[in-house]
Amino acid sequence: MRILLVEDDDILGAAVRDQIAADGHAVDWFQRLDESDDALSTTQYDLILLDLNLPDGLGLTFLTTLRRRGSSVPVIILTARDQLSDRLSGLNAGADDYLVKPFDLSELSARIAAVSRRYTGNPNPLMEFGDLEIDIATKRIFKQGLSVDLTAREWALLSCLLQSPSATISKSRLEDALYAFGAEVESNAVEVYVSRLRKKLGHDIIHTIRGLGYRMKG
Amino acid sequence: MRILLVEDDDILGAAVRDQIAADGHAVDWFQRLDESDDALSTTQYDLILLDLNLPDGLGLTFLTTLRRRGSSVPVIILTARDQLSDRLSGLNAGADDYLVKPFDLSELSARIAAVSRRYTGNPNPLMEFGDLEIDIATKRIFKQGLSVDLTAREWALLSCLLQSPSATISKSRLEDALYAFGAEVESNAVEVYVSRLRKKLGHDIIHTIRGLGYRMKG
DNA sequence: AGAACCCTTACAACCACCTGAACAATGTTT
DNA sequence: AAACATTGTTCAGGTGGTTGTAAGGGTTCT
Repeated sequence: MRILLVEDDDILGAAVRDQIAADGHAVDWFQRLDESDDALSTTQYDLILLDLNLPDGLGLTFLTTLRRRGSSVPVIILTARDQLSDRLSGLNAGADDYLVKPFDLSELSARIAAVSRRYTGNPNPLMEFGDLEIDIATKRIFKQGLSVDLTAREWALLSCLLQSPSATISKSRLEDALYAFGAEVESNAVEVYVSRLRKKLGHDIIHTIRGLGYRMKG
Repeated sequence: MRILLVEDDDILGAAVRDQIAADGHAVDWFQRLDESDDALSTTQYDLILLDLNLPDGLGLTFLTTLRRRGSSVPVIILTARDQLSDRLSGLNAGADDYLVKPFDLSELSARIAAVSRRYTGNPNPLMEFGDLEIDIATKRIFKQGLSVDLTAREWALLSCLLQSPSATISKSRLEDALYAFGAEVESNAVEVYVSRLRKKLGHDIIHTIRGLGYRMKG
């Protein structure tokens, strides 16, 4: 999943970015809105984390124009403002969620998961594929009841496939899930990780569609 | 919109019910879970407001089983518990949002609106041709419910036909869909791929208009 | 009948993919 | 600090599905 982070606080921004990356998502971090505005017009994001602590309430107007343009990308607002009126105006402007600083990073992860669950139309945090049980929330996998450990990259690729389990995911999209967007690499990294996942999870879980991409079994 | 409210507090429940009704939604208010459980099996709700302040954490297990059954109805948790661990377990169990008591009724309205906005975004449009179901977004095809895999070229040709299903597409245009811009081909490639598609999808799906091109059935 | 168009099958060459293994980078223990 | 363990990345050989082409037969129109 590709996430846009708009946050002008160095320390908080870095912490959030690292947390998101640890969850296996690709992050683009902008500290200013004009940058992000440009990026938005050319790039497609799956989720936007928007800091409202910006001069002149630029964050809100940005969100408003975004919605006015017809974008339906999920937006979670991050802000220090705890006033009810702030929350209301944020939600009414088209935000999907509202998180008040200081917040816990694990709650951010959970809310990102909740919003993107809804977005991708897969609300179930517990999934089954044959003899596999996958708990997306706690990142635990059981094969025939036995716990299976994945590395960070392996999980990043798998969770990208799980976002829409019945869809065919192109290789380039999986590449974006592995490497923060824009890091173009000429390699067969995706194939290698698919191979390693199959070794751990079973050879019939991930289905290859030659020339188009991969998708989950079923 | 029909909303299920599970709340055992008389005063709060009444207030919430009135607020929702004032927003123009239909509300069913249950104070106990066994009732709501029965109601759920027979009735379809568009949104669930779930109070977690119930003995033995029944609210959470209810949510978990709801999700495990495959239900994707949006759920907003209402609770007095402000602990991070509570919020995490709620969100991880499949809740869409989490509201801590005491909350303002106007914020509840805003969050209901935010969640249902996301929910009503209709998912992938399915196209039907006889016993065929085609999901363009996920690039999946089902023939009599069974998944059919296409190769890259086959899909390229089919999706070109699907772009204007009722139009007759010329052979040269289909050729352009198969081979990126200007690549000269001296063969009957289009005919071959039409034949291969018919073999996989059925012989009456793609209609031949002699001398003009091809078109989807119907 | 002849011509133009279309359908299907077959086949060799190619290319996407798989996988083992080596190497680099990073983290951890002694 | 050195040795070790884990993870991430790259490379190369092998495999089989995909693909372009051609050939032969069928159908429709003049």
